Amino acid sequence: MAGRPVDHDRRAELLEEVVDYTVEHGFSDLTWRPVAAALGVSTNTLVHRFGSKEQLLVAILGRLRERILEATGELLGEQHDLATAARVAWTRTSAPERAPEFKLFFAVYGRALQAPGQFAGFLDRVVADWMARLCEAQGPDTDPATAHRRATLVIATIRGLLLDLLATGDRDRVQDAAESFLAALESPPG
Amino acid sequence: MAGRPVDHDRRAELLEEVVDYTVEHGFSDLTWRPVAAALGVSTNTLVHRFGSKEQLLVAILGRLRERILEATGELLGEQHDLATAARVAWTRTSAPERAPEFKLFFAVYGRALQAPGQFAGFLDRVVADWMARLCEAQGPDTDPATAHRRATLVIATIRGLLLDLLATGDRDRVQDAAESFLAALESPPG
DNA sequence: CTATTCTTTACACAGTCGTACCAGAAATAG
DNA sequence: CTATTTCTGGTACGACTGTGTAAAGAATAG
Repeated sequence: MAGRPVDHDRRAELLEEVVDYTVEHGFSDLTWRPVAAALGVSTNTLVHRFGSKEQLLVAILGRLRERILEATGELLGEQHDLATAARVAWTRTSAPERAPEFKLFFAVYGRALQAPGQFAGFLDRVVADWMARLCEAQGPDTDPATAHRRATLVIATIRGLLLDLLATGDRDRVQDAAESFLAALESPPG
Repeated sequence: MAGRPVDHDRRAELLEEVVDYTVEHGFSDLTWRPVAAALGVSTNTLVHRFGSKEQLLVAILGRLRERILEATGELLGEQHDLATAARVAWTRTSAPERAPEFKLFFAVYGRALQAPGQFAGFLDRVVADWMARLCEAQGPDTDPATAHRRATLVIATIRGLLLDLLATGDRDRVQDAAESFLAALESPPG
């Protein structure tokens, strides 16, 4: 009793390439065939690994969220204070080379808002992931309510500024606003 | 030389209903036939008025932007100061009955970020509309650079908080953060 | 080698998409 | 009324969608 062994890593390998493709070509018109052609495999290879179109989309946005967290938020909780964490977060998220990734992020975000049942996992974590890290950065002595309020404001401001930057490309103006926000975070007890 | 007169208002009438439908049913899977069925007309009636699918989408997001501006930003420039204008803007945008409209707004926003050529008009105005009004609210004596910086920050914060609110539904936490932001706007020269 | 299991592919199918075409209804001017 | 133009609906067509089925290729154990 034997047979070819199951390749447990194949799905993850394909997923990386699929996410790359999606970052570049967009999320709204994603279909099996063009993706498969770009990866040099058949459509059924993808279907075999991901099950269905909906499961593919869920896998994509799950991996996208992971990537962004790894690249921009992984070490946020280890910063000494909220202002430093916020500055690190903004510097990383506003880096030009991350723009395509965040455009996809907001495309997914918007779609999830209109299909909350399908993408519930994304909406659950999209704020909570950062909230936990930014609360942690404020230390255990901070009043929880205050910590949550500050963290909420930091997440919102960074994402709002990022929306502006990605839409207008006006980096000077947005960076100027970001600096004033970060400076205000650093100077008073906020 | 005669003939049936051109009905110049028909397109606008249909557009209102189409936007209503889109707010309710989402933007990503919008197709002619279900929309036409919901409006009680044939698909060709819609095609006749809007020309093509792409033109329909452009018309939808244009009208959506107008609606939001009418409902939440029309009088912003007439406020006496930025803090008051920001409070009015937040109160209106965060109203529960506007949630579906803003979910569509962010869905369109995200899609526009990934198809900038197609929706260039949306991206051009999505920040500029509010920027003009929020600068106006700061009066003619404010330094332009400062006015732009503050307006950018207000727009970003409100939209970021709205993203959070729509994703998590945690109104208490978001409103708490919004209050602290608005209070900071009101007390010092910021 | 054979047997077994997994992987990948080619093909087919029903359904939906946007849109072009055409005929009839509706509304005007003369 | 007729002539003319617009509006609307029915139908059709090619392209593309997700997915099911079946066969071929690849990798193991004995």
